[in-house]
Amino acid sequence: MQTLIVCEKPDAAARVARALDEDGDPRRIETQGVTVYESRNKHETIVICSAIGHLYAVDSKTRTSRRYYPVWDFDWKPKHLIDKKSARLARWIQVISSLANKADRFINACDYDVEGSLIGYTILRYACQGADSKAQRMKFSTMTEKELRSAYKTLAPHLDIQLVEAGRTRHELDWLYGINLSRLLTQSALKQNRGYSTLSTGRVQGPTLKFVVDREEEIQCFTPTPFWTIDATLTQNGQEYTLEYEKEKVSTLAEAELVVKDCKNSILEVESTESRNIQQSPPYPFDLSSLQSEAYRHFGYTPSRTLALAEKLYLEALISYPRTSSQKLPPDIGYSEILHGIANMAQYRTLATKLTLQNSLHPIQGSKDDPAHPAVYPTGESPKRALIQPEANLLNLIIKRFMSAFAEPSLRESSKLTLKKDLHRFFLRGTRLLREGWIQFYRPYASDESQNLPDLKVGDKIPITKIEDIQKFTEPPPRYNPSSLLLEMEEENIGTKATRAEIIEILYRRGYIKNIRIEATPLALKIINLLNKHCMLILDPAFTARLETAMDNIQTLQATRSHVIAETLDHLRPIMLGLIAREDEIGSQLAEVVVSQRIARLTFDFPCPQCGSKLKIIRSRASGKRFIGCMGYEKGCRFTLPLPQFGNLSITQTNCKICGFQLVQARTKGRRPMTSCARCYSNKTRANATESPTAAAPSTAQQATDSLVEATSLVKDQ
DNA sequence: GCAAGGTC
Repeated sequence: MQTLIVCEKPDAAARVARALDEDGDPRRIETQGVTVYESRNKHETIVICSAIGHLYAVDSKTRTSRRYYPVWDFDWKPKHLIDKKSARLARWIQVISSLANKADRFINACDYDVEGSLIGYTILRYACQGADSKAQRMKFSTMTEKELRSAYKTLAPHLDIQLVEAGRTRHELDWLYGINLSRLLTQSALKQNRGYSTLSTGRVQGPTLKFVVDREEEIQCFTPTPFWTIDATLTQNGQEYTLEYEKEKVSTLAEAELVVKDCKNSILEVESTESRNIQQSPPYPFDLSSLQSEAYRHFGYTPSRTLALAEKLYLEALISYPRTSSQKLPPDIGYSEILHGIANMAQYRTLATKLTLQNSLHPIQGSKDDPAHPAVYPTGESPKRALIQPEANLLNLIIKRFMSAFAEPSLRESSKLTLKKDLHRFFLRGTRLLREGWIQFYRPYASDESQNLPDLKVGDKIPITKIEDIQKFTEPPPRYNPSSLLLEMEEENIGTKATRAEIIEILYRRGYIKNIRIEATPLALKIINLLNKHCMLILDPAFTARLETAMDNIQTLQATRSHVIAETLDHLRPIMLGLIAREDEIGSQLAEVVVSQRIARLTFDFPCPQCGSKLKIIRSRASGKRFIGCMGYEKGCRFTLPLPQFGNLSITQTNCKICGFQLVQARTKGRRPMTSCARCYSNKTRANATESPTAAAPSTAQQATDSLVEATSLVKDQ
């Protein structure tokens, strides 16, 4: 009897193997770069293998061309046959298949959720010769040794087929909407014969983009209305205090002027004083999204950058698994051991030691949980190499958040003085920290500002030092940034912790949104407008909620996958037919915006130094090389500048420190973007007169490298 | 060069 256990990821396989091995030391076997484990106990040897997420995915059944639509026939296929980036998954399937040949008992030990059930199911069905029908299910909610052992002892006799069905439905439905609508958008524009541009939408992209477009429209439609504020101060013992007028905003100038007239050069009387103590608990341990928003707040890192950095720290064993939605720190992670580890790092010694000396360690816990992982915490290990600044920043944030979880609440006294002059009232607010508590551990990420109050008691009289009215204007709602957009997605419950940041990146890549303070582009307005007319559902955040209800119904046997897919087709088919009937019109509308946006993207704001016309990026038809040319060419201007010949070019909004010209960024896959100044570079190479300007590559001249480095350092950390 | 969801 040979048992094969399938886990969702290598990390989980290692933990399961350790828990099920009698000595906690399973044999590690590597085949074709794939690691599997053998755990032994008195009765048996168990083989534990791992997926790396989904190894199978939905694809069109027969057609292979991505140009074709609509597509209604789909099938599950190995991922490596669907997309090139998954090529290495072929080895995983091979290794698992050959292990399956030797096994006669199969267990799905993927995360106990819809996706985990499905990942295990597809592997057992397609890579293990139909073992899904006889496989057992191992269920656990945390990966502690104790729970894993007990889950292994109490295996469910069958796979949780309802969860599998719910998962399949989600994948298939998302595929049907996403592939069909995206192909239609892309291909209808392409058929207008004006160059290729990938356009896409889907159940998550649609509503996310609509948030931005709605906000954009609110901003465009916004008309500022005036209001007035009262700016007043008083002085005691040489210190100036800012008074708060009872109305934060005054809506007319007449009223504002009256307040000033009534109170100017007058004496205020203290009417009342109140003060109360506020206890503030430490912040919850980090789940991924709170880590992402905190890192954005303090360091300006986008959510996807934070995830990439955290992933790196995780792979170097400095922090726990970051893709978690848990805000809980279970005891078995070993609080004391971690804190001792942290205390070994010089900069945390004093703080961490304070915690290790406490009688007991009880971290604060948030309400969010995750079936497979605890909150993000430091392992207590010291970095084995010098971390780059962003890594060090993130690790520091995680370590401090972890330490503060064990600390006492802080205690703050908050006071308010009310002063009056006739019918007018003014407030003075003060605050001071009575007990630091967790704040000392979380500095500088927690604010501990104090605000003193003057020494006054009820009945005291004090002259107003200065009072004036100031006109202000209401402001439009703020733009989203990648972090606040991610929070909005989370609030609306669309996407998942692991995909939200990625989907925002896709919106940037498609040319739908731009800048850190996110603006919707004309292309986004056009796409939303079209979808709003033809397929409102794909823009509706409630679509996800409806899908989830359907999935719940499948799990409770009140609905079936085939029923939900049939409904999907009933809705989507006529929509696709309607869109196809008008695809020329739709395509030409899209192509027009795509083209004008492309032109805008290739045009510099910086004018031609010779004739003042606009400069733009041009690709030579003869040589295929690209360069900067002048729009005044027809009028006889021959000004040009050279460009790097490799990578995706974009014109940045950053100007060269030396000459003020707009910097150009070249992105090459898998490499750090190179930003350079075409003008300084050109001046220098021409002075050296070595090569033809258009063929120059950035590394050929030392001077060019110098200006490149300088330019790069300007934008490196954005 | 398409979705969204796992994971590296």
